[in-house]
Amino acid sequence: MILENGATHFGLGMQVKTEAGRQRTGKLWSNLAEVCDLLRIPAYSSTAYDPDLVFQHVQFKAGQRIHTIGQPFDMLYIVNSGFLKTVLIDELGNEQVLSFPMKGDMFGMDGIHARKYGSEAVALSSCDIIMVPFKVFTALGRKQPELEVALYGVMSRELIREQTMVSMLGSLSAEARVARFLVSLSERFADMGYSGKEFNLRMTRQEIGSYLGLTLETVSRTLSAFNEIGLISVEQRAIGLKDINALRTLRRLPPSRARAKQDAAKAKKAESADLEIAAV
Amino acid sequence: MILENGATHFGLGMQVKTEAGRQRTGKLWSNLAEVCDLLRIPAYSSTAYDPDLVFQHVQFKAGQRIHTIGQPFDMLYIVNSGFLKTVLIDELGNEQVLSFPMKGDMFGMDGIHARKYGSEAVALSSCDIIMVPFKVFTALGRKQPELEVALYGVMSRELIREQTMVSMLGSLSAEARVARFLVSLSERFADMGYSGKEFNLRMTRQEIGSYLGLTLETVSRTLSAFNEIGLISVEQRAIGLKDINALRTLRRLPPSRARAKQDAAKAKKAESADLEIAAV
DNA sequence: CGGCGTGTTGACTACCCTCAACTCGAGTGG
DNA sequence: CCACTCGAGTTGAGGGTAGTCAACACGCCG
Repeated sequence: MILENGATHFGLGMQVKTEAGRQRTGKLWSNLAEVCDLLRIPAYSSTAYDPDLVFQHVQFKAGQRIHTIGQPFDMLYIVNSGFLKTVLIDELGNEQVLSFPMKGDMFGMDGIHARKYGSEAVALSSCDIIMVPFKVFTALGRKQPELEVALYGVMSRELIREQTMVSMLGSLSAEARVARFLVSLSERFADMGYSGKEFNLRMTRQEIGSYLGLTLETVSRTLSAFNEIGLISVEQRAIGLKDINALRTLRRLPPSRARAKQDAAKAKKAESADLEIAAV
Repeated sequence: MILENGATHFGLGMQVKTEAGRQRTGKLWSNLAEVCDLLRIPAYSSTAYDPDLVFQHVQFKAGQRIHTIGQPFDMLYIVNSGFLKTVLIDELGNEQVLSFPMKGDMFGMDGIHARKYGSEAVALSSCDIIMVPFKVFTALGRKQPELEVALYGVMSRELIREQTMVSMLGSLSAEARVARFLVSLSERFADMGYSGKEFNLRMTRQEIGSYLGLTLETVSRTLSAFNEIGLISVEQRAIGLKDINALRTLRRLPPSRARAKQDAAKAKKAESADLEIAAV
């Protein structure tokens, strides 16, 4: 065990107090091989590793905060199961959703630079989170070079994910954003061994909207439109993908019922115009 | 020198061939202390370091590419002087500007994960770039733990920067985005020892627009509006900030000349409405 | 039961995009 | 020297996308 305060991390069922002030019961430990597997680090040489090096799990219930903005940084977190969101709070108290971590994702990395977390992580469901003290994290990389590269790779993957988000927010229509969001969720569920075609959203329309730079109404309307066209089925949070390829390449909603509405509106405007002309 | 192919990195004025296919002349080398200073790594213990460990500089002229998307990853880059942009190219060939690296910034980190660069870096002016082979980078961290933390910190800083961008793109008005962009440029120029009040933009309206998720026309109009209100002065690429605090906190443009136009439009609409009613 | 959070849908509006014309300056070549 | 092109930038007119405001339905829980 590399932890300085290793003693406090042993013992089944002990109480763990987090900075968020809640008490939870720790239940499981993972070894290095399990953690690497979880992080999708492929070439992990199964050479002898320290059997005493174990990583603590902590359970969170929906609504609980894993860390908050400004809290001193010392841990990185890896999702073993469950769903979360990470959010930024702006000067007016508005939430901006940054990501929806799920199984295999690491979060908390934005705290490294300033030694304070730059965002807040909240459980959207019951979660099992592996906590990795940053010092252990770096010590690992020092001992096993190929692991170090993999750890940089995890951060790099996160950078790419955010670049993709920036690109989406900067250039895609609301429909395309929602479509890609569904596809991306589908792929992540499929990776986790669940169905990529039928799944339940774990987040509200509000949270999806914040994540995609849209209002909750626009998200709701877009899902309804996809439903009418037959691209998906929606019923509250239950989603069924009917045509993933169409969603994958969608840029603008094809003319449809919505089009009819617009035409009607145009007709009305034309009518008004006629009336104006008539009046003059 | 830690490089395997170290020999090719010695000799003043030798020719260096980059993957982009251009030939340039290397001129300078930096030691570790200089590089750390450039990266704003504060607590660099000046304990004995390898005097043979030097980092190669390469010069680029405006328009030249430092790396392209998909190119095999092996180097990280640090800007010693000059201005660049990094861009993503989408499936239709459209550019999405991701960042404007300048003195002290590192780029290329998005290549670590897939061992291929995920974006393209282009010089906007003459540039002096320090090239750090990724292997040297990781080897450094292994030898000097406090340096390793700093290196993770550099990546963490980049993560935070992109989170901030996502938040901006998701929630701010066009005016607020442009205002914050100017403030952020101002602060970076001030950090570099230049004037934070008067500076020249190194990028086109198009590039600013892409970066901010706006069209070039909106950027141009917004700058003109700021100019009319007296927040800034603009003449082509020359910018003068007159009221930085107003720019920093701006959320929506205050009523002005533009407001007058809107009122006029409203009046016209009301007039039309009257006509419609009269007609009916 | 009533309150609350979530989600849907409608009507209206405003912000920003699109398309277009024009200016300006740099570079080129007759 | 001037005409020409080309890219960058400015400005205007008009329209569409998505935001705002509002009403309503539904499920959950005290």
